[in-house]
Amino acid sequence: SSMPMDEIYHAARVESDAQSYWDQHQSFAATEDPTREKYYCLSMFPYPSGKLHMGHVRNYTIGDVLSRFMRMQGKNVLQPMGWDAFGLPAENAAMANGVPPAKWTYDNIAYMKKQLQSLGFAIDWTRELATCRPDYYQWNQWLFLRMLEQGIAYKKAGTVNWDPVDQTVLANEQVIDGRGWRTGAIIEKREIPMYYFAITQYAEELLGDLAKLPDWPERVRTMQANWIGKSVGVRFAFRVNGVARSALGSPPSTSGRGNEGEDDEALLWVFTTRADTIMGVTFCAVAAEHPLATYAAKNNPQLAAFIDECKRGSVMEADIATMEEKGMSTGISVTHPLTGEKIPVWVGNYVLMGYGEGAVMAVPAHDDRDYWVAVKNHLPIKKVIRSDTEIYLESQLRDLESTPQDPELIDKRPLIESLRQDLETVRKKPCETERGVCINSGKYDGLNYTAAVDAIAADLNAKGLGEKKTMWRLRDWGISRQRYWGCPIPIIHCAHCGDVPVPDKDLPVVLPEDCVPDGSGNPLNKRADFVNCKCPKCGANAQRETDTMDTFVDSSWYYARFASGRGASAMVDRETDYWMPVDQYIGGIEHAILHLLYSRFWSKVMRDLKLVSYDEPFKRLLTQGMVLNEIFFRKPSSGRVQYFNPVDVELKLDDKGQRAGALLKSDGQAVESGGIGTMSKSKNNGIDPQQLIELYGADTARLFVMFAAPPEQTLEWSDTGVEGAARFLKRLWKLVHTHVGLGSAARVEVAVLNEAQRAMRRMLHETLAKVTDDYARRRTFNTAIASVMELINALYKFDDLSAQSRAVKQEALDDVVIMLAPIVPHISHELWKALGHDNAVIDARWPSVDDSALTRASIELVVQVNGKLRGRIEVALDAKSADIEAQALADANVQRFTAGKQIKKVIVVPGKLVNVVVT
RNA sequence: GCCGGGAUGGCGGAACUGGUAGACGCGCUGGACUCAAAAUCCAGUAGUGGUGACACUGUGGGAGUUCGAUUCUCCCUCCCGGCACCA
Repeated sequence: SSMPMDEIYHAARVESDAQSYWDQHQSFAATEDPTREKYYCLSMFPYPSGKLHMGHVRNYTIGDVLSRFMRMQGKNVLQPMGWDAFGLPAENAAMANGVPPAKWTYDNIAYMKKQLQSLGFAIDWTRELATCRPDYYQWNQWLFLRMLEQGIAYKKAGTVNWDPVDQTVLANEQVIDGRGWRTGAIIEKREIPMYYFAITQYAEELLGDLAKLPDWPERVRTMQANWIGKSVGVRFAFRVNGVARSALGSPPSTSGRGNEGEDDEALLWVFTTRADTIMGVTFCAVAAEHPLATYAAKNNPQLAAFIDECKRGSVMEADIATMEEKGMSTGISVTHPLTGEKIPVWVGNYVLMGYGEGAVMAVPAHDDRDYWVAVKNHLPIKKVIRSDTEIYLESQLRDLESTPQDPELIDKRPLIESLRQDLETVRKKPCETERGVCINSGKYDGLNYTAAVDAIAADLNAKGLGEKKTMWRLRDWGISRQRYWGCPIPIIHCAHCGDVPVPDKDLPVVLPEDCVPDGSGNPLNKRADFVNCKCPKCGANAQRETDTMDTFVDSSWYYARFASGRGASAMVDRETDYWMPVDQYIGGIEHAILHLLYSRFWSKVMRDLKLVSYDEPFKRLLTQGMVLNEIFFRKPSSGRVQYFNPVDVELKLDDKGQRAGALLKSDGQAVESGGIGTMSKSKNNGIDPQQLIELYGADTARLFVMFAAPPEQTLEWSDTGVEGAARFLKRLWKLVHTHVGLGSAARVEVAVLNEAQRAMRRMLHETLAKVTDDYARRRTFNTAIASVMELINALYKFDDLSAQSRAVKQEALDDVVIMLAPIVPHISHELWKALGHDNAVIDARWPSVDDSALTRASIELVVQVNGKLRGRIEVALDAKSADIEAQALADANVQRFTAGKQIKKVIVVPGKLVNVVVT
C-alpha cells in the first residue's frame, strides 16, 4: 500500500508537505479533555527583535521534541507561542528609522512567526498572544487595580537616572560610564514617585516554596534563595548619650516598642545576625547617610568632608568589593544596652543605608570589616567567642594525651604535635568569624550560638530595646517606567481627589500606537488626547498617568493566559486549572532570577485573589545552554579591531587534521582566532538560522542542534557537524527507500527467527528501551540520537533479503522513524507514509519494548586479573559462578598472568565481569 | 570573599547504580568508484612499542578507600556562572 517514494531526499519538498498536512488537520490545536493526562510544555516566549537567532532555534526545538514525544506517549499536549512585545528596543528602532514602535513590532512578529512555522514546531497558534495588544495588557491593568486594593501595589518615591539634556529618564543600560548614551550628558539621580509591588510580603513563601520545586535545577533554586537573602537576627537599640530625639529630625526607625519614651534620648537602632557577640561590641558604625552622621557633621568640617567622600564613592559593585574599610569618629557615644558601657559611634564607609537600620554594632574580634577599622584607628578588640574549631581541636588533643601509646599502633606524637600547631594558629587568629561558645560575656558564658542569641534577645526585649527580627535582601519591585512602549498604569491624577484608580469599566487604558519617540522624554506626555481626561470621582478635568509598567509584568502571567480558553472574557478562565501548572518550562539561564521570581510571585497573588488554584506556575524547569561559535578578528596596527563572521573564514588543517591557520575567504590573508564565545552581534560570530534552513532544511538544523550537546550544556557551532546531520538524514532516507523498493514485508514470526534475525531484533528493542529512557527521564537527546545512529549502521549491514529478515527490518524501520519523529518530524512524516502506514506519524503511539526480544542464550563476560582486562569469555546466561570461574581461569591470556602466582580470590559480577585477584 | 558547576583523543561529546574508558558524530589517513573532482561506499584512527597476537601508559595535578575509581573521600591548580562591604 506504500506510495512511490523519491529516490533522493528533497528537504524543502518534504517539509512543506508535512507542514501543510499539519495545517490542514489543525494537528496541534489543544483542547481541554479531563479524561486524558495533560502535558503543558512551554518555552519562554521571544522578544520580537526582528529575526530568530540560534538560541531561539535551540530553545524551541527542545520544547518541540518534548511536546511531540509526550504526544506519542498518549498525553494531551499544549504547546503555545506568543510575543513579549513591549520594550525599549522598539523605541530605539523607532528613533533610528522614524517608524512607530507598534509597526516595527508587528512587522517583526509577522516575520518571526513565519520563521517559527518553517521550523515545523508543533505549536497551537490559535492561542497566540502579543503582550502589546490591549486584550492582553488590560488584565495587567485590572490586576494592578486589585493589587492596589489589597495593598500589594503602592506608591512611593524612587530613584531614577535623569538625562538633563534630553529631559528624560534612562534605563540602567542606557547609562554608559555615568553619561547618557545619546547626549553624553552626566546623568543625575532624581527622586520621583513610582509604583511598587510588595513582593517582600511574599518573601518567606517564595523562599520556602523552592522546596516544592525538586525538578528545577539546583543552581536556579540557589540563585533565587541568595537573591531573596533571608537573615535571621536581632534588632536592638543603643541610647545616644546627650542627643535629644528631636535633634535627629526623623530617625530612620523608631518603630521599636517599649519604654523608650521615658526620656527624650535618641535611639540608635542596629540589626545583627551575631547577637551572641554583643558583649564584644567596642564601637558602633553608621552609614554616611545616617541622621546621626549628619547631626554629628554639623559642627565638624572634617567629618563632613569624610561623609561627602563616602557619598561620592563609586556605586560600581566591582569597586565596592575592592574598596578599603574606612571610618571616622563622630565624637558621639552611645550606651551599651546590656553593660551600660560607653561606646563610641563612628561613620563607616562599609555600612549601607539601604540595608537593615543603616547602622551596625561593631565587634572587631569577630567581624572582618570591624576588625580592620579597629586596627587602623586603634580601637579596642575584645574576644568573646571560642570557636567550634578551637573547642574541637582541644578535645581531640585532650583525648590523645590522656590515653597511653599502644605499642602495636603507629606513633601518635607527630599527630599530637600537628594538633598543637593547629590549635595555636586558631587561638592566635585576631579575628574569628566562625560560630562557637561565649566567653568573657558574664552570664552568657558557655552558651552556644542559638542559646546565646535567645538569652540576649530576651534580655533586650525585657528592657524594651530589641527583639528577634528577620531581614531580607529582596526589595519591593518598582514597576513604573517613564517610557512610551509599555502597558499604561491605570491611574488618573486629579487636583482635588489625588491619584484615582481608573474604574474597571473604563479598562483598558489603551496605549496610542502611532507615537514616534524622538528620545526627549516620554512622547505620551505630549499627547493631549491621551493625557487629558475627567476625574472618575469628581468629574473635574484631570490628567492620566503616563508611566508604563516594567515589561517583566507582561511576562509574569502569560503562561496562565495561554492556558485559558481562546478569547477568554476574564483574566483567566476555568480552563486554566486544567492546563496549569506548566509541566515543562524551557528557557535561558539569564532568567533564573528576575523573570522566574516575578512569575512565582504573580502566581501567588493570583492564587490569593482566588483566580487560580496553584501555588507554583512551573513544575519542571530546563535551562538550555548558550550557543557558541568561534570568533575571528584582525587587529590593525591602528584603529579598531575588526571581526569576521566564521562563514567567511576558511580553516587550514595539517595532515593530522589539526588547525594550521585561518584565512579570510575574500582576500586569502590570515585572521586570528579569538577562541569560542557566545554568538553575538559585537563579535560578528552569529549564524543566521534562516540561511541554514534554506540550505539544508529545518530537520537538519533541528537534528544538529539536538545532537551536538545535551540541552543544558553550551553548544558549539560546527559547519561540518551540520553537514554530518544532513548526511545522516540522507542515509536514513536511502535505507527506507531501498527497503520499500523491494515491496511490502511480511509480519515478524518470532518463533521462526534465526540467530542473526534475533540479534537484530534484540538490538532494536535495546535501542528502543534506551531511547525512551533518554527522552522521558534523562532528557539527553544527544545520546538518544547516537543510539539510533548505531541501530541504522547495523541495519545497513543487515542486508539479508529473506522474508523474515525483511519483516524484522520493517519493524526496525517503523520504530526508527517513530524514535526520530520528535526531533526530525518532517522526514519522519514522509518516511512513515512510505513504510505503508495509513495514519500520520504524529498520531502513531510510542512502541513498547518487547521484553522477550531482549533475552539471549549466552553473554560475553570480561575477565580481569587484578583489575586489568585480560580476556573475554562467552558463558551461558544461567551459568553457575563456579563454572564461570573455571572458564575464566582457563582462558589462555588469563593464564599468562596467573601462571606461577597464587590466586587469592575470584570476584564474579553477574552479567558483567570476572576479576581474578593474584598475589 | 561566599555559593554553584566544570576539566576525558586533533574537535563536539559518551561511559546512567564503583565494573570493558573514548559510544555516536566531526576531522584526518588509506582504499574502491571516476578521465578527474565532488558525492557515495569500505577500512583505520587515544599515545608509545610491536609485522602481529599483545604489552605499557592514559580521564587537570597529588594522596586515600576498594578486588576494581572518569565515577566515592581529602588536598591542590585552572576555567565558567551567580551573589557580593547585606551586618
